[in-house]
Amino acid sequence: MKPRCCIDKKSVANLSQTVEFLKIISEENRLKILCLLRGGEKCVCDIWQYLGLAQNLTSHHLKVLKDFGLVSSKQKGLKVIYSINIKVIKKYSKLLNNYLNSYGE
Amino acid sequence: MKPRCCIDKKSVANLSQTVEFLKIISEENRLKILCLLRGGEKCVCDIWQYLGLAQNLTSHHLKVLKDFGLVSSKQKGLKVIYSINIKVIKKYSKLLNNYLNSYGE
DNA sequence: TAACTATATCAATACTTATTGATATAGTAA
DNA sequence: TTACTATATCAATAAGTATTGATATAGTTA
Repeated sequence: MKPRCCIDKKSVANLSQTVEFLKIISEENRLKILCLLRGGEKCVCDIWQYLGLAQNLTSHHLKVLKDFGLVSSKQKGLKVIYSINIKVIKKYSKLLNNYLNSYGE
Repeated sequence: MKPRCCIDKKSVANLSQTVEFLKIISEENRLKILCLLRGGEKCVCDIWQYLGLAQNLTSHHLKVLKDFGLVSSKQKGLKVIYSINIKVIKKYSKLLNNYLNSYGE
């Protein structure tokens, strides 16, 4: 009756990690950024201009995404190019799917 | 280069819906409740006692989940029994997977 | 009816976090 | 060097929301 997800240490840890991931991507601008980066790497100015955000706000959200490992950055001249970390996203997607899929059976 | 998800009306609407869903489930107690209800329908007192939450707080989170359609409730004597709406969850899972899957392709 | 149990609601507070404005840093070019 | 561009950081504020305490409501049982 009591599902494992709320009992043993590993399950609790997974739930915590999943919630952290969800908090990161449950912000509209951040999800848009991830969405935008799916089309290929972009510099910060491309991102904020395209999304209509303030430059510093964009930097802030990129930092949140980067700190969590969802994106990476590299300097290229004056610009900083951000790209998406597919593997990391897949990892958390998988964790999340433990909570969203496999109902019933 | 510019992904559809940030341009046309339908994509913007999908993103908004997805973010709303994410905000609902990105709260630890709510995700735990969903997790718990996967094991079968439960009354409120079972839920708050099992999760160690205050009764009113549990009611609050259940209301949030219910208002969004993720769970349903029915009265059974003194108790109110909550159950999970698998179809709704699947619907939003699908929406979400548009953002988390199919990278690179 | 009255007393009791289970749940919901309301107001206030606490907490987190998004946003803004100002400024700093780093790279580039003259 | 100075001037310029792109990005990051910091402090302050604003906005949203989780939590708590008190109370109300609904169903049950005596």
